Amino acid sequence: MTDTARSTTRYGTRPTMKDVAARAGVGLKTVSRVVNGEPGVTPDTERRVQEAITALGFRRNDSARVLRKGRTASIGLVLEDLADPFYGPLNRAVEEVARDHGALLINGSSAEDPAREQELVLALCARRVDGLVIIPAGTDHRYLEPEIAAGVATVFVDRPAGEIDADVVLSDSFGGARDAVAHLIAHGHRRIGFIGDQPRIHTAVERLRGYRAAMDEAGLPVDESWVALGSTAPERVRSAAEAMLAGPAPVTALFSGNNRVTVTVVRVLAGRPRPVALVGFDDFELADLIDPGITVVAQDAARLGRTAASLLFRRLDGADEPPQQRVLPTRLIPRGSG
Amino acid sequence: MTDTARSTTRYGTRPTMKDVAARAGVGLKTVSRVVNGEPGVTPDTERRVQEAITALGFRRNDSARVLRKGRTASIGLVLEDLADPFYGPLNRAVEEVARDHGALLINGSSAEDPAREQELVLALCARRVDGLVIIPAGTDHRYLEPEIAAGVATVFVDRPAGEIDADVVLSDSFGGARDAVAHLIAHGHRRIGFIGDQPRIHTAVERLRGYRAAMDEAGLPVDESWVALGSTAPERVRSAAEAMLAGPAPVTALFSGNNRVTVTVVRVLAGRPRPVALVGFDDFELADLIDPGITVVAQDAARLGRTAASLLFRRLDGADEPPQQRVLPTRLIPRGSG
DNA sequence: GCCAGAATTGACAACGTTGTCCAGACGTTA
DNA sequence: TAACGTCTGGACAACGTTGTCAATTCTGGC
Repeated sequence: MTDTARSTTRYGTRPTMKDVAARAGVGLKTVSRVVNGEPGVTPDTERRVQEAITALGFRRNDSARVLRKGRTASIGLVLEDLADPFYGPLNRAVEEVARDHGALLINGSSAEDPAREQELVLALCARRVDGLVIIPAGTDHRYLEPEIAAGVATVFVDRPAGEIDADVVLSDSFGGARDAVAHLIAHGHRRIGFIGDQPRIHTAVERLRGYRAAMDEAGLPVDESWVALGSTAPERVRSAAEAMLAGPAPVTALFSGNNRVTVTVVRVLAGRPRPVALVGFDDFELADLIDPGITVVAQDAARLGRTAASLLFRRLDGADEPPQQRVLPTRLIPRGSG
Repeated sequence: MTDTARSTTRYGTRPTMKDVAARAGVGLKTVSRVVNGEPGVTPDTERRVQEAITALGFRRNDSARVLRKGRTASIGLVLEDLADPFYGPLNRAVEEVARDHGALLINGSSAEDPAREQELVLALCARRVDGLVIIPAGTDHRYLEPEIAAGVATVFVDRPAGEIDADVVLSDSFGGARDAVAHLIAHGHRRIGFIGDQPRIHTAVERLRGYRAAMDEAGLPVDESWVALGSTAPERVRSAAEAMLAGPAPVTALFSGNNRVTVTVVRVLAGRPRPVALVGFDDFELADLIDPGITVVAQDAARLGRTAASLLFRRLDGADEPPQQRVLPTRLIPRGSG
């Protein structure tokens, strides 16, 4: 009744190749050959081994295999938040490419915290992933130097690596932002606000730069109260938007720096009588069904992921080129809100 | 120039504990002790070892560690589609619980294909994950029996396991669907259509059952042309919806069986002059901003994930209870479209 | 019936780590 | 000074697999 044997025996020991070999009455290596589909095994022997395998429920231990072979056939993906819909298609695209190459995907969220990013990345390296796709949270990635030197293929996505030379795949944040703001200007707006992410995030800075460039090209002044970079927490975005929309000379249009900001801004604007134009960076589901449809600058997140993962596997397949920087175009989708 | 040495030397060999030991002038086991923070090392020795570690860029090889220790400190999550926004919060919740337990998360999509699910699950087992969280695509999971017997903790989420006895965490699909349809009936609807997922998917069947129960309880007949189970591909959903809305006695309300269906239905209805009531299973972002706001039956996806992962780690910590089935409540959120 | 050569099979070491166990060094006490 | 205990450090085996290489069996041709 109260004996603890049951809980200690919960874990049956798994059969090994040795067990299979013993049961099938063959040598260890023969089992290995069968398991790996190597040639040089008689059909009869193979059948005996297969029977033993199913009888015992044997499953090869990949940890041991990895130890022996050096490659793990797995790659790591570190992004900011697994729950952010923007990263869903990217995540999936990376997974698909990995799958095509017979690799598994290990992933985790950095929560935009550089320390956590590093912790996660190094944990992945300790697992000896073959490669890494990283959406960086931090700005200094020198901690990766020994890993890269040891052969861990590494590709950064969405934001460049800090302080090291590595492959990067980006969206054209600057160009996209400039297009967005130019679009608003073309529709007659002169006082345009920008609400973006924290200034330590590269894309936020680039989008701000695009905003300023468009204003500048149109000869429009930028009142510094029209620019708000900071957390994308709803409360902050809400108060920033409300501040820009208050006062004697409020902005008549807003450019929001990413999907999270856009969603909050849409909510703020929904409660207002007077129409305010809006263009958002990042497309999102149902943007066309809100009234008016939300005009956006769309990035192709799936393509970002696909490009990054392909680059990664090119490296793993031995490509020996200097680090590349790929910039993917964005696309302005006018829907009415601009 | 054309020598291939460069590409073959791309992968520097990684330093091992032996290398560190040699450099620090200590024994192998002492390095192991330092790396694992075990007691019994003089501060001076520890310092020498640490120096050697940083100098060489040593990182413990977890594959070897796993081989020796038996546990991998990683769990697998198999879901249907990494890009589906419904699974984002679930994915993240599982990751957070894993992180709290010092485990990494390996995940992959089954694409609703039982064969692919099995392939993925067995690959994870070969990696010797400590546990599995599975959103099942298939209906027969007997292939997992040897794994579970060998101690791989396994929890099914969102849908029950097939043909085996295992932990399951579900949302109350039946109750939620019944509430949704009852809500429509309370608003005066008599002809209500249901568009759901494929009938081999458990939740689809349960939601249909809830639909029928609500109609039945209200004494309303169900015309079989009002029920459409099948793929959630937009074209099929669109034609199903249009069929129900055509003819002499069209439905006046629709109940959509999951978020993908809802989104497509919303698009169909947006093109129609006459208002059609709609309640959707699953909440989604911005459902409140569409006009009219979409009434939904919300599941708490994050809680599903948290519950499942907690159950998993309880098992890994030795809990020796019979398999459990947990059913989480759903919540009707009226927003106007109903 | 015998031999060369090919095909099949198995013994053994190695991958990098951790657990076990023992050897020295050092300090304390009688 | 001897006896004893404590603390630190290291030698060695083992985890389960795969690569190497040698041993064994089989085949066909004479």
